[in-house]
Amino acid sequence: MENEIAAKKLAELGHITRLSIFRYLVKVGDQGAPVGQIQEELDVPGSTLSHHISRLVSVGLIKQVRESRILYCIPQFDVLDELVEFLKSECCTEAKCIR
Amino acid sequence: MENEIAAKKLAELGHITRLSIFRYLVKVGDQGAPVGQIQEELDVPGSTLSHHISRLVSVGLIKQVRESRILYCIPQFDVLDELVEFLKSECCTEAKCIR
DNA sequence: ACTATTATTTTAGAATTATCGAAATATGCC
DNA sequence: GGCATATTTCGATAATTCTAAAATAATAGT
Repeated sequence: MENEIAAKKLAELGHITRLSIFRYLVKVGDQGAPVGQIQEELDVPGSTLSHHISRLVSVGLIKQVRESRILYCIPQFDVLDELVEFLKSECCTEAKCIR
Repeated sequence: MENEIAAKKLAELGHITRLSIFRYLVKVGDQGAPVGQIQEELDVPGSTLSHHISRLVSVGLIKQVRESRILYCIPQFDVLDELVEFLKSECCTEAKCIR
């Protein structure tokens, strides 16, 4: 069950546009960036961008905060950390290797 | 590592069956596991399993080594590490936050 | 050579996902 | 209200991926 949730998050990161969005937000940091700014950066149609952002939001990798007309997208570093952690959890529990 | 390559790797991990395969191999460690053993563990049809394994191999997350009739699948921890590293590289380079 | 075991490739239909223009919605300003 | 800006929803088409049966390949034992 946990597997399923992690797979979903990884799948969302596993698309060139969405990965670009996320990496841009990682670059920008905690303050996040407006949708419009991401659009300028990546040069994709608004409708396409909106679709991908909402998918990232749906798995919690991004949060959105509205400030009047501008919608900020904020990367959720803790969710990313948890995901990365998950990939290596139980590492070698069935073996005698040391990693 | 380029965005596109990283996205591909993430996409391969972003499928429940493939993530289960990979996590099982992570659990087993460097010695790897035969395809047949993975099949027993996950209970998926051989053709389906083979398809997913070959995708993981295609992005380098798994390597295969044949020992007579048995084909061992070995997780490539270094590729995983590189991928994880990539996700956080350039973190906050455009901001003044400290992460 | 024949048979059993292990794993891959081929194939084809079903299911999901991607793209983007156009229309719609939300918000703030005058 | 009327207008501008910011973003989403809709809808239709295109493209990709998933699944698994059937066929094929490689190896080893008898």
